[in-house]
Amino acid sequence: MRQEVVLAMLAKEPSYGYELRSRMGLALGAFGDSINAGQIYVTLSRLEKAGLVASETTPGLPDRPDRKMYFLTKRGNQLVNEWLLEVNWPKPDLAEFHLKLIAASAGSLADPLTIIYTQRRELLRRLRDAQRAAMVEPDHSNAALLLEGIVLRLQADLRWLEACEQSWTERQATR
Amino acid sequence: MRQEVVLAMLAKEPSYGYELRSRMGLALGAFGDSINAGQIYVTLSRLEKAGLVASETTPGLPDRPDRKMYFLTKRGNQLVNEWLLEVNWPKPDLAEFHLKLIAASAGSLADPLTIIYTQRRELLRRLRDAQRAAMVEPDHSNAALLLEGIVLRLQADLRWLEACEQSWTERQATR
DNA sequence: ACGGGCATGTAACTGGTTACATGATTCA
DNA sequence: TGAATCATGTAACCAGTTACATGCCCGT
Repeated sequence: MRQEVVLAMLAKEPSYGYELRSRMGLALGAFGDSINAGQIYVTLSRLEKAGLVASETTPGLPDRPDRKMYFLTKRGNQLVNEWLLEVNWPKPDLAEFHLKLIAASAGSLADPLTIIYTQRRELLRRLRDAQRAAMVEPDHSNAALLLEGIVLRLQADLRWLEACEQSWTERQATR
Repeated sequence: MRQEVVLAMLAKEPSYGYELRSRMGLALGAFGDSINAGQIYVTLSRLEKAGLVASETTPGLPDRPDRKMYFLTKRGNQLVNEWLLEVNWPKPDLAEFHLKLIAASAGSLADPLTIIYTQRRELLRRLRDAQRAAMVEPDHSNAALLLEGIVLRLQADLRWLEACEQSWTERQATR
């Protein structure tokens, strides 16, 4: 999982790997991301090697394994701060799908419209899931806010798919 | 650059690396992606090693270097076809930004609202750029369609940012 | 003489991802 | 007894990215 994300969570409060993993599950997952367990430890050890975090073994609950608590170093803290202020809004990754359409219409492979419909079905499924999940969440919660963003996006994407469909049916007619 | 993308472009028509690079620049870039020149060759050789493409050296223009034409193998072609039909719509990557806000409001680091404003400024800039670019493009062109998708997305994201702002100003007031 | 376009490549770093391994405890 | 939870880790793979290197031709 993205290093900065781990750093940011540690900035909120120190944790040990196992706990961190479940926190990430809550914060990012929303609904079942199921990240590989070992992954978090890989990331943590890499961060430690880079001097962004440090660790300290502390006893766990009675009759429970010890925990290796991780916390940010000065450099780590500084780096998180920079990351927070950094503008790194993800660039729309639509180009890939767009390319699919072009490739499909060029070669004698799959039909562009089929591709569009397939994607749409999936997006509608996701939209339904997100809206259903939003119902369960209490209003004004963090999760609800995130879900709202997801819904807005999905709706925009669906609208774009409609534009794609129209554009490609026209071309098909002209050809 | 993503292997599948290279494969898809080769599916449209065989190319040599240098040409492929410029084609990608046009198809994906839209406006200045400026990909590292060597990158394409790395990808091509890896694809060749994987048996998805094959190459054949052909003479270039008179007094010009030879070209190494790449074309899809049977397996490559098959794989492209699968990729075309595959549902791989990118999952919304909003979680990362959302986490930023949470981290910012937890620690005594950057202010969430500042973060929101900074991102918004950037998104507005991108929106303006995309709309300006769309003006130049002829209607119903491929590029115009892609730009429409980008605009729709940006608008959705901006609307979400507004929701974030509202949510966070409320919390600030309650605290 | 030199910069820029054409054309191809390689070594190396980085970071995400997986499969696998270990070992203790609790509860059905 | 055996599955589930707690807890940590490692070796290895894969793919994206960069920095760097080569060489020839053309126009100014």
